[in-house]
Amino acid sequence: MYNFSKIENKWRKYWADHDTFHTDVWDFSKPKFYVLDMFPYPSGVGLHAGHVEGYTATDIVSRMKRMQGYNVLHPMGYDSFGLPAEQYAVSTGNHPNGFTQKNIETFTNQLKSIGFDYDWSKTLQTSDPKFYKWTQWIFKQLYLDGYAKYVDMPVNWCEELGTVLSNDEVIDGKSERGGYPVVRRNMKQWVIDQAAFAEKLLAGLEEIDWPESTKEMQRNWIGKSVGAHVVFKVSGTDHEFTVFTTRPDTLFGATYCVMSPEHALVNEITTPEKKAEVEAYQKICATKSDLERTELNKEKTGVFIGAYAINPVNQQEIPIYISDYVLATYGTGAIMAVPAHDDRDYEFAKKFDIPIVQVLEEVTGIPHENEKRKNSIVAIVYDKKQDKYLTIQWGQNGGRLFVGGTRQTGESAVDCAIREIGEETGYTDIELVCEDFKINHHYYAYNKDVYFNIEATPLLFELKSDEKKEQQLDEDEKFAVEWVSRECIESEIKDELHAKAFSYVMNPNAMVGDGIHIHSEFLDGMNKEEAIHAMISWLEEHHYGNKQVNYRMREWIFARQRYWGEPVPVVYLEDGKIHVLDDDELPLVLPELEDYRGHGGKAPLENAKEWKNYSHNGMVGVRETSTMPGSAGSSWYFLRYIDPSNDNEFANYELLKHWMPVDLYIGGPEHAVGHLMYSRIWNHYLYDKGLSPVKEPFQKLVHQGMILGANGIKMGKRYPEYAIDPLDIVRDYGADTLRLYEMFMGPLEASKPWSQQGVEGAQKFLDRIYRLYESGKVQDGENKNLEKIYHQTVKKVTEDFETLNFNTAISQMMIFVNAVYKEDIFPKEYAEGFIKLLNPVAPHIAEEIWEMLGHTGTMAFEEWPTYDESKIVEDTREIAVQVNGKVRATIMISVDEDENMIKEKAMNAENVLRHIEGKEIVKVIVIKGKIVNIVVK
RNA sequence: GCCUGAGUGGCGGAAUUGGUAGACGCACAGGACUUAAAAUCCUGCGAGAAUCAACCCUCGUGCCGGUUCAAGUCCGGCCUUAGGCACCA
Repeated sequence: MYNFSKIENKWRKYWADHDTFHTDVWDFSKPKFYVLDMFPYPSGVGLHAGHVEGYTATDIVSRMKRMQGYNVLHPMGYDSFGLPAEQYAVSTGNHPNGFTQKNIETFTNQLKSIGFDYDWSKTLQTSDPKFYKWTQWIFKQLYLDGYAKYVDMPVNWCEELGTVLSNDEVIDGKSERGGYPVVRRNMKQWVIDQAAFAEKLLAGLEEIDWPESTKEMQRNWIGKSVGAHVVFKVSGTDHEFTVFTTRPDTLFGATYCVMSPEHALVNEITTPEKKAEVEAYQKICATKSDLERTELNKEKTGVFIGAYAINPVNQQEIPIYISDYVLATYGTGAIMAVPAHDDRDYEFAKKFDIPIVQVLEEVTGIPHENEKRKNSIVAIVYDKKQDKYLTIQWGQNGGRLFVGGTRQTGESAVDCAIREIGEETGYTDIELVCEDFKINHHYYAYNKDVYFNIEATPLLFELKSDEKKEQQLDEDEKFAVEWVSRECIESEIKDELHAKAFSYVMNPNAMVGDGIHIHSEFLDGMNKEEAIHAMISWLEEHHYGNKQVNYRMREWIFARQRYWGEPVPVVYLEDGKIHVLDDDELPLVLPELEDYRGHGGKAPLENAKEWKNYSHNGMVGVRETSTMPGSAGSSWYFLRYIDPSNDNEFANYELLKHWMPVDLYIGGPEHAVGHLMYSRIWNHYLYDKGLSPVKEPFQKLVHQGMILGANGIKMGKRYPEYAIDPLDIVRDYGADTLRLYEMFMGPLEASKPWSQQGVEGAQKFLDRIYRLYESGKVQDGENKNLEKIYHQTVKKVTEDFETLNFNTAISQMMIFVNAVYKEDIFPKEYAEGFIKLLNPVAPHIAEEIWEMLGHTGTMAFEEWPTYDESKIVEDTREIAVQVNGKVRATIMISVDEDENMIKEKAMNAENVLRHIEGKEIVKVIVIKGKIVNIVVK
């Protein structure tokens, strides 16, 4: 009888008593394997089902690798600084550490009850002064090397939380925690210049085995864009300003400039008569929170400041506006606006009625030698009353088209369109709705035997009345004038130019794609890429600008007005200088407080009057009272696990060199840009300094999916009634069942709903295994019937564990057990091999069965089973025979069977004969070992 | 709007990367064991037409189209959904 609780208690005790999973990090005799879980914040709620999923995955790999002869490092610790403990301290007046330690104890006991093979002698807590001494020390190095800076800058300020937040802690203008409004405010801040690492971070992504989606998110977060700086002079003044653009090729199309309302030059160049208006607008923007700014996204706002800029390429004077669609914090805080080729500028120009100048034409059709050039139009007429469009049906001579025609010398596109509509259809009472961007089209005219390259203007008219005049048609023009629906146009108008013209006028917006340049002097005829290079050269040559790279990534604000975090080890001296603490002053320990609240937006540490005042070696000053953000400790903890009790350095370099990088890192996708970016930054920094041996800390990263409630809804705060407490499952079904079930639910990375019946199924499987080993079928000897499936199982399970496809590995184990149930003899060799395969998933029952098989002690270091490929290869095989792609029969073939023999067999299979009878055999396709397909007519 | 994934029976999910769709599990149904139930073991289980029954036939991987001897898998266009980004010039 499978008594899970007895077995599990027994083996948990055994592992603890024998220090089974202690890792000797100095043992370099075996290959190393460092497998890591993202360490949890020890919340009062304790372990949830999602933790168990990720931790079981690493546990399986860890246990398998150990059996495969690796020296495995699989540690666990706690990210123990954080808001809940602080809130507890605020409301009770007790030190947050007590609360934290209690939660950590609960967490540790829960983790142990699930049987994870962590080496608890290497655990760590980020809130432990022994640990944060080194967090402070690394910060100090960042400061000394100029990466950590104290600067005045706009920050995300949350009044309710009384602290500054980083960009990733702000969601839609609200705080990530609590959802309180966040406003922008200027403050002196400690920041880390992460953009300095941007290129290294981008390059590093190429070398690591991470989910592509996570890499992509990081790339977007870094937000590299290559472009140019362009200098504009302000007309009639000595002032000039620089803009950043990724599209210097469109400079000839710049029809205005925009500065952010905060731009330093605005107040100097605004004309006196515009002053009041400009200041009013600036005021509105300054008081807007981020939330309001995003809400106001839909409608562009702005003010003309009265000044003009001079476009360096053509000396044209263009107006300067201010608008909050230009951000002060990105680029230079000023832009050149090219409404024809930028969506935002287009929108703004439409609203403020600013000229739109096209300098790039989309190209359609295929170019040819000796083309004749001409200008033409595509005129679309819309009749609102019947919701139909005017088309011309040319039948064989071109299908359905809109009205088209060639512009005569001196004739405008609109005039040409009106003329052509009148001549071809007779309609005269029409009104122009829009004239869209020109298209550069190549085509061949069959009737004239000429290749054309035309510049075609799409126009949209609305029909006002049915008023008509006589059509004026040439002899050869035979067509029908038809009003058709939009659907009809979309399916019947095949001509590339006309279809494109229709989509242009139906959805008028900026032309942002590639094409060829026009009205751009030395750029004319070039495509986007060529023109960008040409323009940058021109700018550099004429000293009007240069190539420039910008990053969206901002400075990482590295201070919070909170108590429960690492104190920033810095003192402001009386002479105004900044003193970073000497090494022997570290750790700078958090003082006990009477009151853990911050008052009036000030940090709680302001309450520590004595602690705050600094006097040392003749220096007098006050300490920084803000603390580091939550992500500080987690940005390097993976290095500390390797040498967690070292008091002389954060970790011994020789050990780091042996153990880094982390071979497998598993954790939730919510850390894709936060923790995983910060860790890479710190590690890159330490690498540059020669303190970390590898550039990239996490060689392979996998995100576990979310475990949903049984109804498919996210568990957690909103629906506590659907929450599953994994400890209940351990109590009622056992830890092995919990582990097995969570691994069998589906792919590790997918979100999956919980199923109580599924848990019972998992337990049934373990029970079935247990009974099998009790049954007496396990005997010395052989059973040929099981040979193939045993070797298949070893192969499949080994490979699937390696690639983290646990669900299919377990499925294979079930298939194997089902097969053994049909046999009378279960050879001991297979019985032992199989239990080794089971061990990583369900270690307690595996250890117990291992003992039942006559062994003493743990199986944790037993050798992982091997398989013999030759035993897996089948000598005969069933393959399908298809007739015209449909399976009609299966035949047995031997591996080395001759192709003609296979054909012969296939053609004579009973059901195949029925399907090919009386038909002509076109061909027979034989794919060795896979399939036969007979094609008949 | 943009960038990533995903969409397969009643359900969770398989499918060697283009080669017998639905492995394995759950649920359900039938049978065996039992005085009986539970547990266990065995069998069946995508939909449909037809048949005493078996073979067999048609349809079927979100939708429409394409490539191919062959498409869940590749290509084009949509729809739905999850996550991320969102005036970044």
